Amino acid sequence: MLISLDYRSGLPLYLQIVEGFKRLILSGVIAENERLPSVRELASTLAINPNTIQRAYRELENEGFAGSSPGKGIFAVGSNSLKEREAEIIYNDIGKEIQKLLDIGNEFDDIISQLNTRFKK
Amino acid sequence: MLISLDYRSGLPLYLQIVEGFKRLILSGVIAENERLPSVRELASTLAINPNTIQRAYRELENEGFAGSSPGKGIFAVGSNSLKEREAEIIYNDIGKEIQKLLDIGNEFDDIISQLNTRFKK
Amino acid sequence: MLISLDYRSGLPLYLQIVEGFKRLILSGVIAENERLPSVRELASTLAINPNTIQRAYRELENEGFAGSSPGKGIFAVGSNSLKEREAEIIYNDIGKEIQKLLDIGNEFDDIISQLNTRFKK
Amino acid sequence: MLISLDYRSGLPLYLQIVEGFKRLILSGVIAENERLPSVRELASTLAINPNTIQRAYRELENEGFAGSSPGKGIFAVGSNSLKEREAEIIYNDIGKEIQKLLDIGNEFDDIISQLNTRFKK
DNA sequence: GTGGTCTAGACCACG
DNA sequence: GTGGTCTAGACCACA
Repeated sequence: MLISLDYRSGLPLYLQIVEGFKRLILSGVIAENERLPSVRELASTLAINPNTIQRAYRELENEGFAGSSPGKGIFAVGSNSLKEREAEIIYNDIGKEIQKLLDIGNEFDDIISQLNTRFKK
Repeated sequence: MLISLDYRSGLPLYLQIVEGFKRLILSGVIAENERLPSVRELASTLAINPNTIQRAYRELENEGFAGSSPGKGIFAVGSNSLKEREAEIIYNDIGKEIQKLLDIGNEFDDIISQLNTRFKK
Repeated sequence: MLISLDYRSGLPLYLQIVEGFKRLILSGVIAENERLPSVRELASTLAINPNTIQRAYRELENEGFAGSSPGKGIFAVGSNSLKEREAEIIYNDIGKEIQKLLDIGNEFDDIISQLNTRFKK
Repeated sequence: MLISLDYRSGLPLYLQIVEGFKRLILSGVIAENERLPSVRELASTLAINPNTIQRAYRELENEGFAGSSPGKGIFAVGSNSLKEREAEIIYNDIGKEIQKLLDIGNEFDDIISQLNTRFKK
């Protein structure tokens, strides 16, 4: 199963599905122009309401990760055009977190060295 | 006014209040053992229901930012004991964001240099 | 009825509900990922206000005994992951009680033998 | 200062005072028939309302830890007669905690050996 | 239907 | 006066 749901996460199911497909598309697991599972098929395998899948797909379209062709299905957009925009969003989020660390008295250089220590493989 | 509310942010009012006091306590604007505004007083100045304030204060207690004495008031915990724990939470959040960047093909060193370029004053 | 209320105990109703569900989850009566009664349903069967149930469920979430999915319900966390943490809390409480006994002049070994006499089946 | 108050503990101030004197009396720091500080004196040193002291002293009398002589003051009862009763209460509390540990699957002998490991000096 | 937030107003114990 | 609990009822997003 490519998408997993957590009923206890607090995150709405449709957003969990959206996040799952975003990751699959951005990482290339789902290739450009590849067809996503049909609404009914995915609803069945995930054992949830088709409306929820429908809503997730609508969101993926709105965010530009997929495009639908009525009667034919919904298809993934190529990842290259999306990666840059997604990275921009993430850097923005990290900026907010760094600001919080600065607010409570940390130095920027110390933060960077902490990140190196903690997350560099 | 120490706390400001944004009715259009989507963030629940009680969480906006929690976040506001967290910042005030962590930054030392509210000193250790200083009394927070009373439930009714803050409800009045913010023009919202006392229950919403109550809920925010309860959340601050749960997260260890304040402690209450029924009949006396609610009092701030010292910021020093809280800063380290808070920083840990923030670093953890940044770690997740960095992981997303790595997942879409960025190199760790490039991420760090981006952070330096974007956020170093 | 899984949960019973005592209106004369002095313990707030929402905490009685929390304690009740904690015991049911820790003892495995409520299995992992099992759905708890809906807020409105439980409010109806216990004949109390839905807000009180809501508050109890929120507390269960805060303490890690359950997690919710808006629109779906609230679901129990597995007991195995909780038992160890819960035991730690209880041992800590017992430690405080033992300290009181030591303070009033009892010997540790005498305390242990008292416990054996009183509580060993 | 023999009695210390914590405005953030959630425990009512009058009970904190009661607990403080109980410990002082049980441990013998306050001797039999020793006079407790006057209401006004203690209220002044603790910087709290005299009514709160009054209430604490009433509670100490009710629980048999002190006796008042109108116009003369309030005096500690001898600790020997109290220790046994207090120990009984504490053993009862520990019994409840042990029951919780049994309920979540621990063996009695394991609990005892845990207590030995954790709390034996 | 579900959980989550907010308001309004009552009542309680504590100080 | 203070914080804490509970009820009643409304409205929202989610499934």
